[in-house]
Amino acid sequence: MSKRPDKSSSNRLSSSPPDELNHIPLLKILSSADRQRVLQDLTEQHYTKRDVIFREGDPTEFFHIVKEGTVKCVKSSPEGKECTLKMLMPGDLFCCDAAAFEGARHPGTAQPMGDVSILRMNKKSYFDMLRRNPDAAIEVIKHLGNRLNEAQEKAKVLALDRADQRLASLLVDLATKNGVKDPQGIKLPMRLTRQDMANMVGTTTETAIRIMSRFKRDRLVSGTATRLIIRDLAGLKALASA
Amino acid sequence: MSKRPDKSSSNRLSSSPPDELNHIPLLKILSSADRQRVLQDLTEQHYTKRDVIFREGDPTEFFHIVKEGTVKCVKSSPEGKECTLKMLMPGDLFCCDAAAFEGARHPGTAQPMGDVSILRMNKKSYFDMLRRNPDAAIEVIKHLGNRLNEAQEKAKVLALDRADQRLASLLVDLATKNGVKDPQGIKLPMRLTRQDMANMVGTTTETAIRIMSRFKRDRLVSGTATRLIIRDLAGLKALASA
DNA sequence: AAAAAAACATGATGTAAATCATGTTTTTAA
DNA sequence: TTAAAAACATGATTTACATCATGTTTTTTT
Repeated sequence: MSKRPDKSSSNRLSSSPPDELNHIPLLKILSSADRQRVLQDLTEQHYTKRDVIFREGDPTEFFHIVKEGTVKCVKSSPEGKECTLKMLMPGDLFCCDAAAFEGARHPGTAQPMGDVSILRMNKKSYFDMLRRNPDAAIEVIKHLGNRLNEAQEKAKVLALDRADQRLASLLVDLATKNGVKDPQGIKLPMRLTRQDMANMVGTTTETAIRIMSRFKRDRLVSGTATRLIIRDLAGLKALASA
Repeated sequence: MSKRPDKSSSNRLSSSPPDELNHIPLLKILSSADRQRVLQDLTEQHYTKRDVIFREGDPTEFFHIVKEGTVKCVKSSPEGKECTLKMLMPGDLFCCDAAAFEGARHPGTAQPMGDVSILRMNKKSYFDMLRRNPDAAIEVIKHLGNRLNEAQEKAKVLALDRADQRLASLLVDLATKNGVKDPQGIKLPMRLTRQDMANMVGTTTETAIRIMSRFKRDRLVSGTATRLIIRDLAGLKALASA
């Protein structure tokens, strides 16, 4: 399924396998009756690398859940520099808050890293669900709390650490949260260029390349964008907080 | 009242003027019956500059609201460097999320900038309140969403901007959100040293001093820690995004 | 399979900001 | 009110990193 990600196609979810949706913590905690109701309001969208899900400054209309693939949250400066704030993975919620404000606008752009499926729901249905279901609201609070901690940890790293430490932190983070086991070490599950990494740690592509070359020489990592492998997680951790 | 901030004193709130608490958005939306109930569970704490409210790594026990004064959220690195993530002002909630996790620990230290009063409530009472009151939960979601946006905006600024731009952004932010009118311009309502500023924008004290001297020369600001005045907000805004 | 476009690589040079250093002024505490 | 401690100030030196530049390899597209 989902083998047709042409140009942002959308599907009704009403009678899709509920199995797939059990990976999503927020949906798991609903009563099965309420889950049925929620499924009525959710639609599935497909996007490719070239699409944008929404752009910085757009009015907020929907609450979103990543079903499949990776989505990056990006902000850009007037001079055209970009900064990637967060990689969203399956199960992650987004715009669970911005939607809370009347006339709110998206603070950043959401862009797929490849082919992705997104579940979404309009504001009204979303808030109705939260009001019916206090445990769902608390689940969202939990999720937002996590995101806030991550964002603050990221700010700390940006404020205090050198570029190589920031990059090491990033790799440790991605490996820990999203890495999959591999004979050679830990494989990162998304295509990630040096440029992507640079945008995530606030440095230039050239610097990211130089640092990654050093990491490669020191057997901390191997491979490039298409197949990036963490070979020495402990080594990277040591570097990150040294 | 609250003229006795010796060593973290605490008071019952049960029969205190409910007027004072109407500044706090979260409490305002409760039904008056439920507000009474919540007041039973809230206690007021007093702290001074020298105290810490809680320390990074401490287990989370309470949900907090700033009633009076300013509280800073700080993280520190193994080498002793410090980074101030956020200034909390009256009405701000904190630990509205960390408390959500069993065995959670505080991701940062909370420290008063002077004499402060804090309202607090234990985890259980807090979550009971949220479960009884979906609108309160949504208010917390709103608040967390705001905090997340701020944190991400801060990360962006740290990642992309020069030190003088970061400092200008900080001053614009503080002036806009917390500044009070003054014959000379906009006065910042808390004592704020060059060192404090440096910790907030990820630079050194010396650099913050040099930049502030330049801002002073250019008539963008005047005064020092005890009485810091923004004289040309537009000028600072221009610098922040230049 | 060939052409085009990204991604990766590495050197040379410039610069923002850290670090070290020393002195003055202001604030806080005894 | 005087001593001690922060806070503010400014110069000299070093350094991490950006910028510019040019070339190779890999990936994507036609």
